[in-house]
This record gives sequence, C-alpha cells and structure tokens, in this order.
Amino acid sequence: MSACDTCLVRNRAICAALDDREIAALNAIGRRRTIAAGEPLLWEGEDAVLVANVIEGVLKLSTGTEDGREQIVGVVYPSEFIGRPFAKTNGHGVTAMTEAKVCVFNRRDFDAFAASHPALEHKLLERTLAELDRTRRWMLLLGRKSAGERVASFLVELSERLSPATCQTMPDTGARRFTLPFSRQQIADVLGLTIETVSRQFTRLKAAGIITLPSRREVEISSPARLHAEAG
Amino acid sequence: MSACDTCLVRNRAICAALDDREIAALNAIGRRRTIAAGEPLLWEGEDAVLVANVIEGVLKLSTGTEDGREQIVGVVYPSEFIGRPFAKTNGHGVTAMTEAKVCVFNRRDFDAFAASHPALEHKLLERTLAELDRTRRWMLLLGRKSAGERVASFLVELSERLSPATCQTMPDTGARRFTLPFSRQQIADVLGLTIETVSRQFTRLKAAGIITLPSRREVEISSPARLHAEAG
DNA sequence: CGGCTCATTGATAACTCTCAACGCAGGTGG
DNA sequence: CCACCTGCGTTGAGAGTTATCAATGAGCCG
Repeated sequence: MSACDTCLVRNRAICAALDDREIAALNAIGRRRTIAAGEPLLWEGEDAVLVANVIEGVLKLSTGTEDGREQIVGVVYPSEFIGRPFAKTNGHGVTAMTEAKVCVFNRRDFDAFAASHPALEHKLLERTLAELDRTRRWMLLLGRKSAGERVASFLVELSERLSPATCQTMPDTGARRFTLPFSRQQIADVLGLTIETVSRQFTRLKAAGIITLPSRREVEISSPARLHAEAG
Repeated sequence: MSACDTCLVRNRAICAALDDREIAALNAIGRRRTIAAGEPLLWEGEDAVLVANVIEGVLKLSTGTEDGREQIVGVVYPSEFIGRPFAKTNGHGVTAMTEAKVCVFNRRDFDAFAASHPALEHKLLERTLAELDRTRRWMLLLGRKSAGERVASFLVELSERLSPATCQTMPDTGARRFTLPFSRQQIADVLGLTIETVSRQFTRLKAAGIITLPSRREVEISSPARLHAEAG
C-alpha cells in the first residue's frame, strides 16, 4: 500500500489525473517530507532540484531585491503544486509558513514522468493557467490599490481560500472566522506595504466594526459585505 | 500551401511543436486577423471565445477596478500566445498597442486540438510557466520598487524583449535604441504610476545622461550599466 | 495656421514610510 | 509563582514620495 492511498489530497492534487498504476509509478519517485514553520524548501535563483505537491500547511513564494526588500509573490495551500518543472533555476524562494507536509520529487525525474503522462501535464497546465490569472489579479492590487483596499482584499481572498480547509463557513451570512497563517510582516510583504501600515489598517477595520481581532493571529469578519466594499 | 508555411513565427510559436501534418490540421481551424492599434481583441470578464498566436505587433493585457483605475498585467510580443484555454471567461482584456497580426482560433476548437496533441500542450505549459515567472518578478517591481527603479526596470526589460525583433543591438557596449510601443499613459499603467511621475522620471534619467529621447516614442540608452544600476 | 492630442513642468496635498516609543503575550529562570 | 526578558504588534510624530490639480508646451493633421 503506497503513501498515496492515504493521501489527504489524492483527489485534489494533480495526481487526480492518474490511475492506480500510474500513481504507483509516481509514488516510486516521490517521498514525503515534513517542513517546520519558517523553514525554507527552495531558494531563489538556485538550481531547480525539486518539485512538490503540498499535502498540508501553507507556504510562501518570495523574491527580494539585493538591498533586502522582500515581496511575497504567491501563497500555496494544500493540493497545490510548487517548484519549477522544465527549468534550470527557481525564480523565487519557497518557505513554509506553518508546519507543512509535502510530497517531493527530484525535478528531473518529475520532468521525465510528466513528459510521458500527458494527462498529468494537462492538469498542471490548467493549474498554471489559473495561477497566472490569480497572480495577474494580484498585480492590480499592487499597482493600483490603496493600503485600505489591499488589506481588505487580502482578508477577502484569505477567507475564501482558507474555508475549504477550516470549514467554519457560515454560507453568505454572518461571521467567518479564521487563523492567519501570516505574521504582520508577512502580510506586509504580500501586500507591498510596511508592517505599521498593515497594523493601522487592521485597527481601522476593527474600529469601523467590520472585523474583530480575538487574538493576534485570529480574524473574524463581522461584516463580509462591508469588507468586500472596502476591497475596492 | 497553408498560411503557416510563410508564417513569420512558425518556428518560435507553440506551433513549432507540430509536424507538417499537424500544422495543416491546426491551420484548418485557425484564421489570420489584423488588429488596428488601439483595437481590443478580448474583454475582461467576457466569455473566452478565442485564443491566438501573435505574429506581428505588441498587445497589452489589462484589468481595472470598477472606478476606472487600470493596470496592465502583461505585454505580449510576436510568437507569444494569448487567450485563456480551458476556461469559461477571460481574466483580463487584450488590446493591440501597435497594429498587430494574429492567428486566431475558436477556443473550444483549440482546446480539443490541444487535448489530442500532447506536444503542443507541453510547449504551452513551458510558456505558461515562464510567463508566470516573469509576472512574479514584475510583482516585486509593483510592490517594492520606487518610481525611479520602476521606470529604469521597464526600459531594461523593454530593450531586452524588443531586441530580437528590431536587432539594433550592439552586444554589451554602447547604445541600444528602440521605439516605445507604449504611450506615457500606458507606461504608467504597466508600472502602477501616474503619467506625470513617469514623465518626471524620464526627464530625470535624461538629465543624468543615462538615456536620450530623440522623440516621444524613441529611447536611446546611453549608459546601459547605469540604467541597470538605477533598476535596483 | 489653428485645433487637437499627448507630454512636460510646477505647486500643493495626500498617502505611506520611517523612526521611535510603548504595550502585550509567552517563555524562562530565579 | 512571580519577575524579567524577548519578540511581535500597536501607536504616534514627522519626513519623503507620489498623486492630484492646473497650466504650459510640442508635435501632428486638417
């Protein structure tokens, strides 16, 4: 019995494109790995030695300038794919934000496997296209939105992408509540702001009665409609 | 003899993955189309009815907020692919910035063709992954760079991506010179700035002797090294 | 030669960043 | 068990950068 049989994301990850025989073959070249919160998995600019599926946890993709400014360019949730197939180097670093479980593959092995399994490549293509769409929408936020709109947009997106996992969702009405997988600094790095500005916007939204902050890492959306309006 | 035989981008577009027989089949479902400068080809949020290869010209991909702010999220050059296969709607609009020639396909026809030609999908996957990398690098610019750094980065990227076409390239040394496919407003929309700020940065770079501006639409880079340094 | 669009320049305002102090929570050790 | 220390977050004051508003200037076409 392979690790895949009990895999939490077996039917949501790109592996869903494969039948039992193929899964066994893929399983043979992959291995499970646990990453501690804060631990990096891939470094920007380094050789692209591995790719992976995320089973559990949240990871960030980030780039930076030489003088130390950082920008988070993507956030990856369970069932999603990380790494750069078919290329020599990584365009960005990958770091776990929470403790994470991933299913890693040597990149060359994966490339070869993918090349001979069109259904897998098709799935990967669909995901990459969807990720590109999402990334481009994020550019509108970075290029054109104010700090208030950015923080509101961030909370809206987070509540949507976290809900399948935490499932504390009251459809439509009422208060969604969730735990932030981000520190304030990381939120700032996602939004292209400073930590102080993020903090002030949180305070503002709290004062306006749109959200409550039970603790540093928890957010409850009191008025999803108004939050959505704030997002621009 | 099909239109593809004389196609300028036959060997650079995703079509390069196909043999003569396959090209003929693809040619049967596509048609050439010329787009005037400024004319839109796809609208944001509309049904994704078509996809295309760019043969000649430059096009922009853009999104906007409800209140009219615009952000250009990508720029497409000859041999590149536009449109959103495998999805119901377009995530962004596509508009020609110069007169452009494209080879368009009904999206459903293309989807079906792609699904039965793994080599084509592979090429498309590689391009999409590369485009995602490029887009993410652009996020660093939008989130963390100053106006001066943004304009310099823009000129650097433009000189690189335009050179295969215009080929006025003196390798390493000396002055690259090219024609901007963008108005000042469009440059502002790419960089997440206002037209006035872009103009002031052009003036500053000119005053510093890093570039010269022979006319509104032309740029000559006097000092590539210094420009690169300005890009941050 | 107007009349148009697009770009530049200037003055001012708004926003976000920077720098600095303070507060809160969790962990450690006495 | 409490005091202290440390890391993260909040709050405040002021500076800097970019946006906004307004006017001027340059190229283009009728």
